[in-house]
Amino acid sequence: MSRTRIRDLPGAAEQEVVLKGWLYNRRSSKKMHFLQLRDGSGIVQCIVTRDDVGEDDFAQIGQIPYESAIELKGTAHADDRAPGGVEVHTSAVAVISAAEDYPIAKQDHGPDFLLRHRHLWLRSRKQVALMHIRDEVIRAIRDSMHELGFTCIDAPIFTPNSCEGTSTLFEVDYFDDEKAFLTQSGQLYMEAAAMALGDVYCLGPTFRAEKSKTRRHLTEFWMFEPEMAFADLDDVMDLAEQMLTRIVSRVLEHRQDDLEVLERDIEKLRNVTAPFPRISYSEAVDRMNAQGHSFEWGGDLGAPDESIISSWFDSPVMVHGYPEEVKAFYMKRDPDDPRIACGVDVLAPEGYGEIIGGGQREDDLDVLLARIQQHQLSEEDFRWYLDLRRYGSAPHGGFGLGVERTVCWIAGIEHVRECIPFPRMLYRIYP
RNA sequence: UCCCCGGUAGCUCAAUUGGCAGAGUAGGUGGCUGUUAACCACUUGGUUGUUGGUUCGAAUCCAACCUGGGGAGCCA
Repeated sequence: MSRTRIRDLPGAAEQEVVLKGWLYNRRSSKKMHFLQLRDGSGIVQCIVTRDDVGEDDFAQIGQIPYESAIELKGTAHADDRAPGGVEVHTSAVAVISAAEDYPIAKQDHGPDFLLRHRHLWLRSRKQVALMHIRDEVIRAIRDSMHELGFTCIDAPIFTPNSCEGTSTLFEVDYFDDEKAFLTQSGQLYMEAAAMALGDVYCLGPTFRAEKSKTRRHLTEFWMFEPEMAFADLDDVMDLAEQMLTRIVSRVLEHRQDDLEVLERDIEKLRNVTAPFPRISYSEAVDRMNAQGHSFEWGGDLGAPDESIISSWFDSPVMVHGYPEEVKAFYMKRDPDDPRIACGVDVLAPEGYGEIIGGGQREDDLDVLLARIQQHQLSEEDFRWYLDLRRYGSAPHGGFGLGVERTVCWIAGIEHVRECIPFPRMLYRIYP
């Protein structure tokens, strides 16, 4: 008899089924056990009565430790008293592997304990729901990119130098005397790919050796980076807006159950509809000053400033046109105002902060050369990158979207560390 | 790197002014005719992060170190 997944039980009413899973919880009285069985596809209540299985088996089933792997035979029945509306009347239970005392209880735990038990924490209900949502976000990205005609181009993980020359990188030994670094962005390679295939993207891990200790930072995180040839800043903002609305509506459509497990306020997600507000850096600075938050034009927006700006709106907000001094060397300057860079940051609502950063890239060889010298970067290191401006340079742009930050916002989670299966953070690399 | 907060039972926490180290939960035993974080009774469980200092007396005060959390900077 073939095994039934718990998620398929509503379609198997009054049928005999075999379930395989782990004992999640149990409540017992003298003649009945209520077993909560989970198998990754769902959780179901299984009824065991002393009359059905006999005295000995009944006592034995009452002793099975939590999280033991078991095989259970029974009949599915619709029942309003059961959580989920379906329960299984059990005829036999076989223990596949008895568990030792399970460390994670049905009570609150601190973050340190949970992170040290991440391999087991992943089994809990909310974490399963969160991984479903992460999976849905990534699939929404890939499917949308495919529908929009973009080609997936994987960027290398080992790189010979910094992409921006600013962030701290993880250094590793390459062969012989060479040094290599773990990538902090695939963008420069996507620019090369865009000149080959037009519309491209990458989606993969990226590494920052910054000693950041906040709920928004991971040492290793996943980034989605689309890049488009023959595109300007407006095209980049249009794509960012379209991708975020597609991702959110897809999660709302397919993962409502998981959002409910996480007790997410779904109405807030329904506010995420195009068009998103677009506000220039200068407008944002003026408005902050008008509200009494004094801010001098020319500085970069800090996290508290971003919170103020995003609090003005219910949906993500796009802040564009930053002072060029605070942005990377490759960002194109506004042709109408050389003090301004054609960059955009997207700030998520509800205080989740920056989830996207991007913009139009500098496509003029001489300007780029001057910028590399000004930032004291090695021209030799960027020779291949400069080649892109020598052979048919075209206006182009794109952005980077932080996958975990996006999942964190959509799922309404406190900290990005829960939004990746095995988080790597400052001083935390176990398990 | 800097600023703030914490570390007490397996886990989550309490302990008044410096005066006998305690609950809940998990584990164990027993009870209970449909439980919903089941419930009820009993019960095992301690080098109070480490080292040193002050004191008649330190979980409590002081110093250093270890370790965790939040934030700044940096960014997605």
